[in-house]
Amino acid sequence: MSGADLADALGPGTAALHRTTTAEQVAETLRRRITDGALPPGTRLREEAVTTALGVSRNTVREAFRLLAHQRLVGHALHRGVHVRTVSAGDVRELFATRRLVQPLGVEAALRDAELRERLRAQVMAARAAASAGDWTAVGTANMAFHLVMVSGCGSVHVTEMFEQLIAELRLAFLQMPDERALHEPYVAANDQLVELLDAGRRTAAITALTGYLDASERQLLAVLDHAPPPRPAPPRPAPP
Amino acid sequence: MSGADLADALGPGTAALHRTTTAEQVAETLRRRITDGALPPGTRLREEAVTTALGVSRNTVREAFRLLAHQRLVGHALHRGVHVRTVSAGDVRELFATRRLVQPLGVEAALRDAELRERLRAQVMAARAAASAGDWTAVGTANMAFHLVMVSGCGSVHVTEMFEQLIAELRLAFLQMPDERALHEPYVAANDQLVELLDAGRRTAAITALTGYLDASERQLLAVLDHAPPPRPAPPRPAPP
DNA sequence: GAGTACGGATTGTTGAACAATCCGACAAGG
DNA sequence: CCTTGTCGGATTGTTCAACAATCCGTACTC
Repeated sequence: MSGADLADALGPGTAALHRTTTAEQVAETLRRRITDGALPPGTRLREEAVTTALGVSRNTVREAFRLLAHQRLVGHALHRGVHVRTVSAGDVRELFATRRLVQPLGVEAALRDAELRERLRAQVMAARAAASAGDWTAVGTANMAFHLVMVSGCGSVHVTEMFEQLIAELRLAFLQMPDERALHEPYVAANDQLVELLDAGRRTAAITALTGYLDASERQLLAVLDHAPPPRPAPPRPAPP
Repeated sequence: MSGADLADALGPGTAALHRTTTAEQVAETLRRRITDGALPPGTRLREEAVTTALGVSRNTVREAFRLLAHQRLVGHALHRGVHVRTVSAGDVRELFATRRLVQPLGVEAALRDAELRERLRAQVMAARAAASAGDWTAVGTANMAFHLVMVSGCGSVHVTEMFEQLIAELRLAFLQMPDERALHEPYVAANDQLVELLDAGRRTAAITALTGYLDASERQLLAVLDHAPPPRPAPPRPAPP
């Protein structure tokens, strides 16, 4: 078997077995802790704390911080360290302005591509399953996946990547909300209905429905964030001796 | 004057005076060298070389590399170092697929916003000036700025940032082309004509013109890149003693 | 000529050190 | 009371030196 054939047989992804730097691994664990909610927005991340907690060197932790900052999961201030980002009302407005611009492109793709609509239905099913299990965080994840699948259908890796990042930011906003159920449950049926409109080829109705959902979701977030202005990032210091 | 008033008067941006880490400065100088063409695509960047050339530590250089990798100006392979990215024909197709999706959003914005059209005209003037000076690189820069201004008009920082990165990537592709003049000169008049269509409110004609320009530009790039397959990144080693 | 082992070169990671900066506290002054 | 200046601990920014892991060209074997 030639080398090329072997590579074909193994397929992509096999090559990248453990091919990650430790900095990336550190970033990955921190990312999970953040999206879990274990490290809520505003939490300060001291280099030394992460160093001792994960048993890696400080330089590696700093590289991991860079990676997370690049994904906007943490903010970085010179000589002031990194902290889990808090999403402001203004940020939410930016996020939804972008969604209103970009997501119609996904609608166009879904109108053309039946196989894409099939994958959308799969996400609706996943959301429904999570909802009947009462796992509202999973419902939110499935709902976001629904929109991501739709946007990725437009066939631009750049747009898809941007939207992935946007969703990560949005998830941070979700973490700052009190009632997860009210935040995610309504959109399971909404997404289902959207797929039906897409299947029926009702372009205008689909766009209208989508923007309606976006408006509603934005309102929900702003209702909380506008009345709870930027919480001072004031983590308590250890008591002096 | 109250504290709040003072903050208003100073405004945002004043706080960030010289607040940059040295890693960011290193990244900035490398970025300039790359977009200048001083470091052509494919050039390998050894850590030690940059360390001694710029007089900073290796860790700092590595942080700078991360920043550049994040902007896709350099590629990073594990244990294989960093090299200035070479843009393949496939990459160009991706870039233009995205442009065809996103730039119509900018057209809509320009149709609505007269002040935006004014800024577009300014970019056309700049391109014209550079053209009469024979500075084709500057013409290319102004042309790219034209499109960036248009896209930024749609009011999404996410989309604008994505497009900025896209343009940086496109500039890398330009560096791999032989005839800069043929690459940039035609689009000065084209952009001028596009602004006229926008001023006249001829939406459909503007979109058609824009996509036509995109098609032409993509063809030019692919004509070269398709016939000059990925140059093996094989920088000569220093002769062994 | 295909496959394989060696060795230099480069990157990945660590640990310690020092300078620069931030932050809170405390005192002085209006 | 509020503002202003100063001090000291804590944290970050940066450098340096070292070692392990990996890549790559070369030479060697068959």
